[in-house]
Amino acid sequence: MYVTIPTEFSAISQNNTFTSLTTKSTETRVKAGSYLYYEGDDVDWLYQVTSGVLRLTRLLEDGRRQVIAFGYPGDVVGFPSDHVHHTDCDVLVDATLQPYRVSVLENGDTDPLLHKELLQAALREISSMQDHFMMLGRKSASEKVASFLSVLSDRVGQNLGDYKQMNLPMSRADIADFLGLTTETVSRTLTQLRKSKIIAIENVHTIIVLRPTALLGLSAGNTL
Amino acid sequence: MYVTIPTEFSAISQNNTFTSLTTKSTETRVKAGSYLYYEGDDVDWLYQVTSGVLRLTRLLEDGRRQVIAFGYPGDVVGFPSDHVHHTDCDVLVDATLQPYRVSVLENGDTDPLLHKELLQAALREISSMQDHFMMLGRKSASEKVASFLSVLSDRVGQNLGDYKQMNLPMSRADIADFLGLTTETVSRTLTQLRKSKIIAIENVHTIIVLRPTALLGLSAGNTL
DNA sequence: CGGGTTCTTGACTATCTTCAACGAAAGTGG
DNA sequence: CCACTTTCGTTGAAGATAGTCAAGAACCCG
Repeated sequence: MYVTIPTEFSAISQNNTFTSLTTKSTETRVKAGSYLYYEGDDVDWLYQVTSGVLRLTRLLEDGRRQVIAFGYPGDVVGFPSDHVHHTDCDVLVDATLQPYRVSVLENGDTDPLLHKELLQAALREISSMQDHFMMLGRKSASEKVASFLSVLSDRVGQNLGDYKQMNLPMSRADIADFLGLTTETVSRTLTQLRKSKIIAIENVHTIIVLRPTALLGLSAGNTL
Repeated sequence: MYVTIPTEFSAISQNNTFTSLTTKSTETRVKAGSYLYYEGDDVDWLYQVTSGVLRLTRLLEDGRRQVIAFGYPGDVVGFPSDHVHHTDCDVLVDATLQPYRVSVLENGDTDPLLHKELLQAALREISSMQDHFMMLGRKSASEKVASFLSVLSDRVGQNLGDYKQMNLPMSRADIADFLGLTTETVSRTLTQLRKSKIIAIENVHTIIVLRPTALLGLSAGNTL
């Protein structure tokens, strides 16, 4: 999951795994805290998230970290470059994954249908990342946090009458490293949103969006 | 071209167009200032840059701009998502392009060899963009500018004895919008680098790297 | 319950942006 | 080809946004 321009949302297959003829392995379960792969590992499998949440990260030698993406149901993670992984990937919330052999992506003959779907997933990935650039490069702290909450509530929020509730399984540090901020700034921005009654913080990891439209406005640059 | 982690450079086909059997159209020439496509356009062609420089941009309604990438020789631009372009693309420096039908990417049957090469290009794109995230989200102004110059000098710099000379065809505003900075900050940072004798500014669009190692160090976080 | 981690908040600081002015470069039209 | 205009780049001063450092509160887990 990246922070994309909200209006561009399309109903892509977020809750079904891809069709496949032969090259689909059985679904696997992974526990929170375990790693799927590390940067530099050879790529054998791609994984489509069925349930749970993954975290893709990159590290700089001096410890600075960038969370590249969160893997939510529907997302495909593990796209290789030169057969090698270029991020670490670990499990934030117990997850079930549908593994696909990377050879299916690299060789169209074995399973043409699945090959096409994986290719489309890769292309969507590129497009989503382009949106995310805009956010990292050009948005303010409050716009970033508002965008993040907006996207997340659209994707995994549960309707609660007029409001939308959502779980934030990741830490404030994860959000900060995803948005290019510090934990303190994320925390302060959330407090600001709470004080202006746009969100309510049920508990640290549960947020209720009280005014979705206001949140969306903020994410596009309206001043708080 | 993205700002990638410098040590990861690999000798990918930057100066040859891909092999192809049938679906390769003739090379086309495009003039500086012309647009290849706009955001929202249907995608019919991918383009591999043979010579010249392209610029891929995205705009926010309020005018804020993000330069997504510069297209240098070897780069492939125009990857679609849902058959639609998600950036604008225009020509910075007169260019020659090798167009490939997007159907070749989307359908592996017509030209399997070319299909594979385009797919690999898309996967490299994803990996490069991941690196670029780190830069946008976690690097300081001087690290960003140093990274940018470092990558560019590696890719298109001309050896000049111990030094490397390179052309910056893009404006300061382009560099700023690429790195998530303002033109003023880019300008000031370049002046700083000049005053500390790491680069020389031959003229506004020509820069000589006097101390490549120092520049690389800066890009990784060494203080000026 | 206790110890460690995570989150929040405050005070202060640094970095980058904004606003403004000026000079250099590039484009335009006579 | 030169004068004029406009755009682009650099620099300075002031201000704002986000970062740093520090302390206490809340939360989590055994």
